[in-house]
Parts: sequence; structure tokens; C-alpha cells
Amino acid sequence: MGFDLILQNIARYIQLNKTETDFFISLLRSKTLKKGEYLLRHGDICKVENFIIKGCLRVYTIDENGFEHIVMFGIENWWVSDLYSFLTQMPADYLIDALEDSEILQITKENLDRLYEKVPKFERFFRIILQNAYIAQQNRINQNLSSTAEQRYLDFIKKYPQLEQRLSQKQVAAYLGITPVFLSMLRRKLVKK
Amino acid sequence: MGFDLILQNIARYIQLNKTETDFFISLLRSKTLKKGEYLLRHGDICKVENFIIKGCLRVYTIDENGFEHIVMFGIENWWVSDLYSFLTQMPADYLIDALEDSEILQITKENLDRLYEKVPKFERFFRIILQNAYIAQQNRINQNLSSTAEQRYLDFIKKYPQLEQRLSQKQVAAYLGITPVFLSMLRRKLVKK
DNA sequence: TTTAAAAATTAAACTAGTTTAATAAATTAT
DNA sequence: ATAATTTATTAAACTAGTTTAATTTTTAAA
Repeated sequence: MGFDLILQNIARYIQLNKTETDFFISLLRSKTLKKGEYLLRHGDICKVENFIIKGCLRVYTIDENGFEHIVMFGIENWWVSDLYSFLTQMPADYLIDALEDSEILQITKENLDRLYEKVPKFERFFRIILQNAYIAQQNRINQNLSSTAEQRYLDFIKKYPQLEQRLSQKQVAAYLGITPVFLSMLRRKLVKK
Repeated sequence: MGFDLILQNIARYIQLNKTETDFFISLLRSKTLKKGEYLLRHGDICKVENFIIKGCLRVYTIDENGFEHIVMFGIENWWVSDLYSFLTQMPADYLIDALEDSEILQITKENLDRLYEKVPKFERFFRIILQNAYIAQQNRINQNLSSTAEQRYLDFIKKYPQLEQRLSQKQVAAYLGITPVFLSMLRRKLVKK
């Protein structure tokens, strides 16, 4: 039916009975995105939390000079949103769009709040998801502070080998915090070795 | 009693009755730290989550060249730990020490797990705490990707004016990801304006 | 209160990463 | 299939931030 992946994702941390599972699924809406299509624009209210079934998205900003900076990629089995905007229902700081044709499942804030009320186990689930995301982000901050661009690139392709295959170098550079020109130079230098 | 601050901190997001409050407090241990004292060393197992009642701590790494990189400061009303090590009980990636004489309240992993079981509302509490921390970290990542050191410094003193007063420039530089020498140059340039 | 140690300042030489611009290669659209 | 657009490459000039080192100021220790 297409809910297998998300149920599996949730089963990693909490066990749901049939009623709970059905209730949860009833709160989801599915959506497809063409490559390049926006899920969220800067200034929009982020109305939903998104679970990716298929495809690849990016969460990013565009600075005053028009340069893009990617705070996260999302692929199959990941949750993405502008969490600040989602929680506060204030205008979003980030943009989200699809880097590939994608399929997602969405849950609105109202429905997620209802889910927390009716199935409090989901508090635990999202606590754990957030713990993992927090740890990953902290490590990324540390790496941005302590490593050269070359080391960050090497760590990136080591940590996400499959993801790197799916991304253009421009996107990788926007994630690493360097220019595409410099990434190209780094790669040349690395293959020469 | 010294528990006022932490109870207030928790009351922001969940309501506890007398029994729950007493149970929670029974799980806490208090500890004082002298300036410079370690709470956690790289490679230790992080056995406790720490709530700061008074003082200032830092969570950081030391790179192969001996330079320190600060991933977070903690002051009154903040929670600090090496979350990865705390959750997995594996050796810590980070060091934590006191930048001022400090007082903290500690809860062990076993006790926190018991707390989640007996008072599931705490799942919600820590979910919300983590949401806030996640959002703050994501904004910091974005800023590291998109702003110059000068802009990051200006944003830092604007966002944490009270904190900046308590820190040496060396610590601020280690948080911003620049050398103390360069921070000194920036400050001179800024006062001249 | 004096001494020692750490933090901050300044300047000059240096380098990691940027910018600009031109060309080639790969994707996308018609 | 062709044209148009985007992405990647390369090189040269440039700049934000580093490094080293010497001096001053502040903080901590005895």
C-alpha cells in the first residue's frame, strides 16, 4: 500500500497495535513531487511534517547574494520539515524542494498533536528521532569548526556514499559550505593522489 | 532547596503533581564544579544528563593540532551532556568542563529511563527540549555556511549579550570557528567604525 | 603583594578558499 | 535530434582568515 516503509521506520522505536496503526495511517496524506518542485518556500507556513518514501529533497536557504546553503538532505526513510515553522506556525526560514521526483507522506500539525494525545508513544518516537538528528547535527557543527574543506568532503563521501552518487557537485558544495569551483579543484587534487 | 530552577524549567512544558515532583527530585544528585574542573573527558562514558543551576560550562573537542572547538556553552537553565555517549553508553566524543564555578543537578541514564516509564510526560518534556535545541543548531549550521566571521560575531553578541560578557574572547573564537587573533582584529575594526 | 601564567593585541607573511571569466560537458526541453 | 540551459572544469587574480612571533594586559597563584 506504500505505508510499509513508514511503519517499519516507526517500529524501530515503538510498537503499535492494529488500532493505533490504523489511526496513525488515517492521519497521513501522500503527495508526489516532480524534480525541482517546491515543498516549502521561504516565508510560507510549514503546515506538515514530511516522511520521504522515495526520492531526494533538500532543506536550504538563499543568501543575499543568491547563493544556496543546504542544511540537510532528505532521502528515503527520513523526516523533513522546517521544524521551527511547523511548531510555531510562523513563516519558514528555509526552503524545501525536490532534487529528484519524490513521494512523501505528510502529517499536519493538528493531526500530529492529536496523535500525541491519543497515542502518547509517539512522544517517545519523535523524542528518539530528534535525539538522533541532534547528535548528527552536533557532529556536523564540530566538523565545520575543526576540519578543512578537503577533510569535510572526504568524510561526507565516506559517511553518505550512496547519497553522494545521487547529488550534483553543486549540491554537495552547498552542503559542505564551499563553492562548486573549489570542490572541483579538490576533486582533481584527490584523484591525482 | 535548590530545586526551584529545574522545576520551573520543567513547568514550562509539562505539569507535575506532588508525587511526580517528589519522584523526579529523588532521582537527582547535585554536584559542584570548580572553574576548570572536568565533567566529562573524551573517551569517558557519559553517565548523566546535567542541568545547570549556576555557572557556565562548555562542550568541546580538541583537534589533532591541540585547538579547541566549542559546540555549545551551557549556563543556568540549560541541559548539557554528550548525548550520543549518554544514550549509547559508548565513549564520549566531547569534553565538558566548567568555565566558572558551577552547580549542577544530575540524572543518570537508568534513572531517566525509570522516569520515562513512571512519568511518561517526561517523554514530551525532553521531546520539546530537543526540538528547541535542534532548531537552534540548525540555525547555527546555516549561519556557519552562509555568513562571514564578522557577521557571525555580531549575531552572537546580539543573540547572547549576557553570555558574551562572561566569556573570554578565546572561548568566543572557539565557538565561532575562528582564531583568537582574528577575533581581536575584527573587534578592533568594529570599534573603529 | 609579587610572580607566574594565560589572554589579548598588533603586525607581517602566508594559505585555504573565493571570484571572475572562459570553455567544455552534461542535462533538459522542444 | 537539436537547441537551450545548467553543471563542471580550469586558470589567474584576489581576499578572508591563519600563522608566527613579539609585546602588553589581565588573571591566577603563592
